[in-house]
Amino acid sequence: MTSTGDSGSEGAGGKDGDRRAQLVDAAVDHVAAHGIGDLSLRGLGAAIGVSHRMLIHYFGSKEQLLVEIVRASEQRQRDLLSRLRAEPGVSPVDAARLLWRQLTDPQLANQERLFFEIYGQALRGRPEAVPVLDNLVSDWLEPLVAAEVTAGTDPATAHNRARLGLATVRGLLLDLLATGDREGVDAAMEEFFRLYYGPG
Amino acid sequence: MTSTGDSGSEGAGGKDGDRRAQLVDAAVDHVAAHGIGDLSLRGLGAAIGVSHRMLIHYFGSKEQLLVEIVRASEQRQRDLLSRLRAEPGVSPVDAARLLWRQLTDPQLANQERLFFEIYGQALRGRPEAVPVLDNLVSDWLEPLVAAEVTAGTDPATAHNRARLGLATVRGLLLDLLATGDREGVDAAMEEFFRLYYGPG
DNA sequence: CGGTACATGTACCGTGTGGTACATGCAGCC
DNA sequence: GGCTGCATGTACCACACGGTACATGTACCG
Repeated sequence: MTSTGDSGSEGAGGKDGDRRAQLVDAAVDHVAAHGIGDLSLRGLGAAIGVSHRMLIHYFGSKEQLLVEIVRASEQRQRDLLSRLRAEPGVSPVDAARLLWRQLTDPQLANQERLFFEIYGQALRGRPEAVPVLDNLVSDWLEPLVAAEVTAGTDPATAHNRARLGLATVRGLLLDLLATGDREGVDAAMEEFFRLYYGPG
Repeated sequence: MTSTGDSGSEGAGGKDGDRRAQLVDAAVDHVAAHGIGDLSLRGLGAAIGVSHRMLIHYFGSKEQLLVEIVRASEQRQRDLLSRLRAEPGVSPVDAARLLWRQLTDPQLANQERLFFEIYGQALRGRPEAVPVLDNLVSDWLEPLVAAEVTAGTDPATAHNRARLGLATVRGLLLDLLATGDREGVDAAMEEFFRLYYGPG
């Protein structure tokens, strides 16, 4: 902080804001593939073609970089959600099936793994991950409750049902990632649909 | 490996097997409180009153120590499960409620957090955690399926129902740990019971 | 051309790590 | 007593890490 002054973090939109965003994007890719646990500035820098000095330059510290990585990867999840909401004219069951199929797309596996890794580290108290805990449930609950209500459920039970559905999806996702048993997990999910939406 | 020879790992039951077990037990306690992520031999040693040299002495390497810690903490989970199965003469719903209440006992929160942290790191590929993935689902599925079958469900759907129940519990546990909203999560669980066992 | 500001690289530093070498204590046994 | 074997501690090593100091480019502006 004495002589050079290193621009550091500067909101968004500066001429090097692009570079920052680009670096963070590459970092999220790398982290989705290799995890957040043993991340080092040197390793990351080498992987995305930049010296570790540059990462410090643009992000100030490893922690701040991690914060942005976590935030960005969260944003990707949210993008997925909003993409799913824009699907009108299908029955709730089919919408849910569609959602489930998208979530279990093998191409997303790395992203899901990262999600649960960050979740775990946040639960353990890793500072740069902790803030996500606030939104981890509520962000998803909100649209799910809305969907339930528009489907005719009364608001009180709609909340419970939404919360239950979210938990079940996450639990079965954990199962799928651990066992890889797509068929078995899908069958369990179908059972849930039967209980949830009634047979048929 | 050249001169001293350091007894290292020796199955079980040697006269220092006790010391090993005692160290691993203390280590699990420490890890349940502080997590597995930033564990260092020095920090752990200081916490449980032993020099980091001793940990190497008894376990050979940090990785092997971690393996035993993970295994032991898994064993604790399994102990909980078997304690729960020895509860005859109660209806399935009430047994499930009992199980749920025990799992959500705040005293167990640290252990649960550790569970999900290890789960997350195993998904990410941390070598000493990966082996748990095999049993993470099947170990619980087996008794749950048995319970379903003795309750009269046909084996095929019993498997699906058990898998679904396990996932739901884990998903709601994740929710609870993240939000701390005991009331809301309990309500969602009650909703699940209603769907699962029928109203009543 | 000169100069100012920024992007990037290289070299370095202090620290904490896992692991090793070696010394010391302490028990049992001849 | 003296020896042998194990438990424990102290001191050390090499290494990788995050972070810093400083130099070098490189573009734009006068």
